[in-house]
Amino acid sequence: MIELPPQYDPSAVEAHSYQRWIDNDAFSAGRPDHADRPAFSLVIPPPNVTGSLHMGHAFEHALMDTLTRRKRMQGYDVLWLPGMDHAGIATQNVVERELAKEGLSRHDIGREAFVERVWQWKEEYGGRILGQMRRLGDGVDWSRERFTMDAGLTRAVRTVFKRLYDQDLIYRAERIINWCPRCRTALSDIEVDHRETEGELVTIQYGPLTVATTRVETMLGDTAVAVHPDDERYKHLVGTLVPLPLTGRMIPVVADDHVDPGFGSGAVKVTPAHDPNDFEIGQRHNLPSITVLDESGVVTAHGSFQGLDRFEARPAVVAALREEGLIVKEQRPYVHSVGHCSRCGTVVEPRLSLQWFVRVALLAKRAGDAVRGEETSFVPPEMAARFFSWVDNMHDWCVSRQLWWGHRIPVWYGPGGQTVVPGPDDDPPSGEGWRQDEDVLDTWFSSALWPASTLGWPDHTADFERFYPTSVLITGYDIIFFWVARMMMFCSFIEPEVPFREVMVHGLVRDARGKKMSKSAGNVVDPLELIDKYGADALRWTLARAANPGGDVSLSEEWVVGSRNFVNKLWNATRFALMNGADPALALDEPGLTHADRWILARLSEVTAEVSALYDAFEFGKACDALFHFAWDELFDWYVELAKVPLRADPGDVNRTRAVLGRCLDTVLRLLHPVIPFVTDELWRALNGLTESGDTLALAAWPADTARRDPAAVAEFARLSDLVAELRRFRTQQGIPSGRKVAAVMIAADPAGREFAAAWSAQLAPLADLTIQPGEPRTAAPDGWEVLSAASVSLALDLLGSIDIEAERARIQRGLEQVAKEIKQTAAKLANPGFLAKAPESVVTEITARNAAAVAEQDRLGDRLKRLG
RNA sequence: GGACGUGUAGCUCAGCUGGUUAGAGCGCUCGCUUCACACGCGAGAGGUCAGGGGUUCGAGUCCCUUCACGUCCACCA
Repeated sequence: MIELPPQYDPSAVEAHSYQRWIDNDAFSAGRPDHADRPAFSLVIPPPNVTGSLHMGHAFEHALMDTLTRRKRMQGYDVLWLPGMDHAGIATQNVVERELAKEGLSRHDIGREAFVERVWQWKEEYGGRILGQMRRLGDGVDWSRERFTMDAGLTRAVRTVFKRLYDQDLIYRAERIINWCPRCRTALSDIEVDHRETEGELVTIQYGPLTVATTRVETMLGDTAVAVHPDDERYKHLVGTLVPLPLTGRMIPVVADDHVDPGFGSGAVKVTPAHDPNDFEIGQRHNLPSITVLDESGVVTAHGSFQGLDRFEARPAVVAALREEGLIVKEQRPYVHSVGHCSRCGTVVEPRLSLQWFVRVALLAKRAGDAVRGEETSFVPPEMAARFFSWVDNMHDWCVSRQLWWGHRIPVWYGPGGQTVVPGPDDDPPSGEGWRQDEDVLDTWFSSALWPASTLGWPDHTADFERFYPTSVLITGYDIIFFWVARMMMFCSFIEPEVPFREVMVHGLVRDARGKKMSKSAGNVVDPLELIDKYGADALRWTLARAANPGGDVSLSEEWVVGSRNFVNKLWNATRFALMNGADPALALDEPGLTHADRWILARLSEVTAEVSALYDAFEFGKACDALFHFAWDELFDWYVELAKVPLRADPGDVNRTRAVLGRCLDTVLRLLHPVIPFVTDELWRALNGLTESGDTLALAAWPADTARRDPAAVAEFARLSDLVAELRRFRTQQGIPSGRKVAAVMIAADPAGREFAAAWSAQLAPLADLTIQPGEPRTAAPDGWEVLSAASVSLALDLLGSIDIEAERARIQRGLEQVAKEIKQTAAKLANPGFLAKAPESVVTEITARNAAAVAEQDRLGDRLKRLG
């Protein structure tokens, strides 16, 4: 046995605990000696290499670790696969900023050197993330760590690209895409954040028509004006030409259904090169597209405007139009929704350009069908709606990015205009005039393959066969669109099976007032700081206890303090048990068990069953709550206090109690281990005398005893705790100092009560700080004695003099009022024919019993009031 | 403009298919250094379950409506 200090010090335990797990191979999946175990797998949502883990990661990892640790204890061959995402645009931006500090741009050093630089960055910061995962206690299989730019994953990307290309599911086309003029790359629809922004709405005269726009500078690229075909006001103008101001050009008036005749003047300027709707209109009417902004958002032509940034050009064009008297109206400010780059916040410019697109219709249909057909289910089920709203309405996915960091598009163009997509193992075409596409793929392209590619796909490796499809995916609702939907699309395209059976969706971590954590709000909390201060277990417990399926969690340091206190309580309760020789290895002396023993063992069994069911349902918060109350209230506050008597009695009592306490604590530590692995492992090893060995709770079995029921013992205990509560209340309200012993007689009026009194009288005394004397059955308490309970067992106290009569009378009065209310309520129900006719039998029985109890209580209180005089 | 969600104790949240006196953690008040723990022990205060209407013998729980807040989606010039 080892000496435990009176306070738990996480820093003294955590580092070597983690190392012990590693040394024990606790997290290794697919071990030959585990071949007969069922497989359970999940992949980590790969964090971006750009940063460090934030509180959202800590939360998500706590859930994943809790789930996998429990499955491991249940006897599964568990794979939790770790890894990171290359995070194309995000990482490139970060490294570009680093370069900028040296006064360099990526163009100064060139593509090859730049990519080399990003790899260096990845080595440095990726390592930091892995260290943070160890601090959190993540039980991942380090031997299977993956990165989205690994050779194997690159091969998977090229394989799927080739397949998509061969089946005409990926194509290159000139389309309007979201363009970030700062990142100078295309973005997919969901990489654009729409925000309400103050701008201006300017109405301009185009010959006989007026048109309105919020982006005046784009008028330089107008190639038509559109009106609705049924709009009587303009029917006569369709097919005619109107002058385009400032340019000297004449543009046609076309009729198109897209135009809303009720909005503004009912006439719309058409700029096919700079607006998605206008592009569509242009396609329908064979209009030319005139690009007037370059890739940085600078005006490319048109005399005096040339070289102006779009935001400089805007007022300049307005001024020029005003000078010509062609401004009809200027509305400023005009609040409307404007797209911003989700990476850098720059206003996105719709822009015509040549890009690669995934044709999503068939893929998205298959993804939606898989969820509708319950091949994959969402927890909670409401979250599937988010998924459907995306896959059912998806536009083709622009997958090319004008970046350097990422999977380069595996397409080669020949001197004669050929396009070749070689297979992953084929040599690309070489020779004069051949060149590879300059662009890279959207970072989500490789993430979409993650559950398959990390297991060896396209090869059907042993890992793939054993662990695909993965069992569960745990992720936040904010990336269902980005990631979950795309994994479903790609993985169920490349394999007959969906990538995961269940998707457990969690919420966001918010601050103590429920506000989203953000750098700008200054309310972000660093998980590592909290771990340094309170330990990883305290942080994990705080997060897990607040986790309801799909729900956000609030976090503040105060909550973590509370968790630290719970961990410390656990520590001290185990210290107490060890000091008193508690030992899980001692056999239970079933016939010798006391009421208290039978009660706590029955509760232990119930809680084991309850907690198991809650974990199965991903109800981590409720599982923690059940464990918290069982451990602290029932086991530590009640049973441990009750145990102090037998632990100081004869050897038989001592041994029996040591066995029960040892078993309870051992089980509770097992049940808690998935959430708070460090402290439970340390205590469990001490409790089981394993301090010299390398054994660990991480490899111990999940408790299986869920069948022990003992309603009689549970009811007995409830009676005891009621009695004690009443005695304590009496003492407090009478102001009796804790040092002062009060003599009491336990009176039992019937045989059942006598049995109860015999069983509990010795236990009761220390709990209520009483001196208990055995009592003879009486019908009433003697004069000067106070009867405190109306149960078949009563306690009479010898108050030894002073008692505050007025206070006691007031207390009884209050009690009478409450009881009267209760009687009124229950009697009303019982007098109600509708209630008696329609309420279930059990409810009627209950109300009847409550009514009877209340009436008896009323009598008793009345008696006491009389006796007080 | 659509859609979804939320509104329960001072704060953050539980309350399943309607049926005990609506719960927890933290905070607050009072009393305790009781030999595992003051990161503790004991006793308390605090809620007309956002407002209104309806269904029902009975509603925090179901329906309608108003108000407030939140999130996601959206090509309205």
